[in-house]
Amino acid sequence: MKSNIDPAAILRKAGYRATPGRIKLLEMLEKATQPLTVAQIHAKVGSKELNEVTLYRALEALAASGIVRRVDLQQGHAHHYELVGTHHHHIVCTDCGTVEDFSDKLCDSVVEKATKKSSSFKIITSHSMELFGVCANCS
Amino acid sequence: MKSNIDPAAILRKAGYRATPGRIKLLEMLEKATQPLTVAQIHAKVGSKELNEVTLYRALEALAASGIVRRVDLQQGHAHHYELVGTHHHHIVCTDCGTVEDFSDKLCDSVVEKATKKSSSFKIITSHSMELFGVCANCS
DNA sequence: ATCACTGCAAAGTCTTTGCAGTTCC
DNA sequence: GGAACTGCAAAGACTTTGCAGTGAT
Repeated sequence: MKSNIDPAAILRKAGYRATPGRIKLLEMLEKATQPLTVAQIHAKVGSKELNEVTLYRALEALAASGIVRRVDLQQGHAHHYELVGTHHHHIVCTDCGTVEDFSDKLCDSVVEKATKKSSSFKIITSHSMELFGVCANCS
Repeated sequence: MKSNIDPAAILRKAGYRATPGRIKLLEMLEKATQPLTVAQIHAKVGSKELNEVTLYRALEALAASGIVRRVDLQQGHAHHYELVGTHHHHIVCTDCGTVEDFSDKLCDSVVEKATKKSSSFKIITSHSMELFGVCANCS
């Protein structure tokens, strides 16, 4: 299965420069099957290819542009990152940390309904939703 | 409006000791209208009444017992805490940080549907859902 | 009396910042 | 050439741990 995205194009479209490190980062995130921490990304890309500090800066920029998303899987304090568009919501095993995706249209209707009810919010730009439970292996 | 909860009873029921600090913490959280960070709680309770380290330990214990919940409002890296039972989900202004509550039964049906679809999760113990947008004041 | 809880100090983890040098457009 | 990006070193923010003393039951 070949790549579905063009990292360099994505970067340039968002006003960034297509540097080797950022391209590798996006290629890596595309292959990832679940959200990864900075440490995990750093280990996978290789510390020589992409410095940790640079990685933080890249993720910050990409998150601000809506290219990647920061998710909180409640595991320790490190945040996890994923490519926007590939995954949506997650079910996390509170024992072993296994992550499973779920994408549900119903979510949108919750957002819509909440927006209508809200007294001071008319526009909702994003939302987070994660489920926590115990997976088959752990129970 | 008088208090609806009995902090000492809650603590003892969960197997903890009803110490002045933890009682003050729960009283404070009950009055809170939105999730608070450790720093905010510490400031409100008073640093002489409750040491910061002790506060971390209390919150950790209470979160493990399901008395308080840790939520990620995506503001910096500090977590926010709230009493379970008083609030459910939040709409957060990405500009000023204002928090509005929303509680929607629809959420439960999303959880239920996702559980049915899941291949390896049969039991979901908890979930998080927060919306992000721009409030009336900021737009 | 016992065991949970507390406070201090210290360390640990995760993330950001300053600055000089490098690279992409 | 110039602005964006990088890497190093250092600092900063947030959280946890060890240990001796205190307090709730």
